[in-house]
Amino acid sequence: MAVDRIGFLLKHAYLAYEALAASKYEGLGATARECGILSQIHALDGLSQLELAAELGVDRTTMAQLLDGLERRGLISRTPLPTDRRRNVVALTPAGRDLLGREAAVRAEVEKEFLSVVEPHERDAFRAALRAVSGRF
Amino acid sequence: MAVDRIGFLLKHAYLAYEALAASKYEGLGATARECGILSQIHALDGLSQLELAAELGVDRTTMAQLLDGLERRGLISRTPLPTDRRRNVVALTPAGRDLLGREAAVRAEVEKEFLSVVEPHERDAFRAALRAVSGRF
DNA sequence: TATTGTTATACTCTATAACTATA
DNA sequence: TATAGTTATAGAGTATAACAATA
Repeated sequence: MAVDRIGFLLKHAYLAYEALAASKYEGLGATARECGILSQIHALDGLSQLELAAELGVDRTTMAQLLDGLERRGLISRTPLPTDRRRNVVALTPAGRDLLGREAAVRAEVEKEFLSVVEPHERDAFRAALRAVSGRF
Repeated sequence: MAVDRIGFLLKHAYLAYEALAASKYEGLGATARECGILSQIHALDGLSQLELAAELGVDRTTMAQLLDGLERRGLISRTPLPTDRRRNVVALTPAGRDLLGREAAVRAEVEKEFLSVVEPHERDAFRAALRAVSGRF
């Protein structure tokens, strides 16, 4: 009975993760996806919107919309680069840094619960395999 | 630099699979997803649309639309069940069976290429982990 | 009344095209 | 002319609500 197609399994694994995360991130102030963006901004400081978009594998128009939401809530700032005023340097605000700090525990709990059905000694290998098949990301 | 969030990795793993499959399934006559539906119809013969939808984890309205496409191309048939004429029994047509047969090699190639970046001795474990985390599917 | 399937509609996510400003 | 960012729009994919047929 079980569907054993990798595409199907990946899709439903992703949907299962999203559903779990959506419930656990409730009330935090940002979705799991938004926190991922904040995290990249934190890790790679000083990137422009376009560079950030490339880093995260999304279109620049999608990036603009995502940043709109984060900026509206005071989590990030956009500052034109003095040497090339076409580029917006994206940075975390104190509120953004604070939220990212509070997210760590939530994410740890989500990942722990999500991976609880995988054999403990297989968890690192599973993560490594995901990294490998997900391309350069 | 690498993003190590499971949600992100799952999403991009899924997108990578879809992109690879889209190119390899070109010209076959059905998408990877549609072949997955044909495959379930083949495996669990005699199911109604609603039962099939539950089996595949989609809404009945989504199922109706997907089956519309498959029926229009002559790959499946819908027959009211004599004992309960509200239910449409879904079955493969000869053309559907034929296409499913031709798909096997394509899917094998896609999965092989997709998993080529995973350590050979980790591939079965990876698939097992995916089955586990993707819930009941 | 409840269920199955259909249709119309709406929502989310994403990208393409056209625009503004800067280079 | 080319690039960064924005905005309007459109296309997938999905679900909710309303409806018809059947139970």
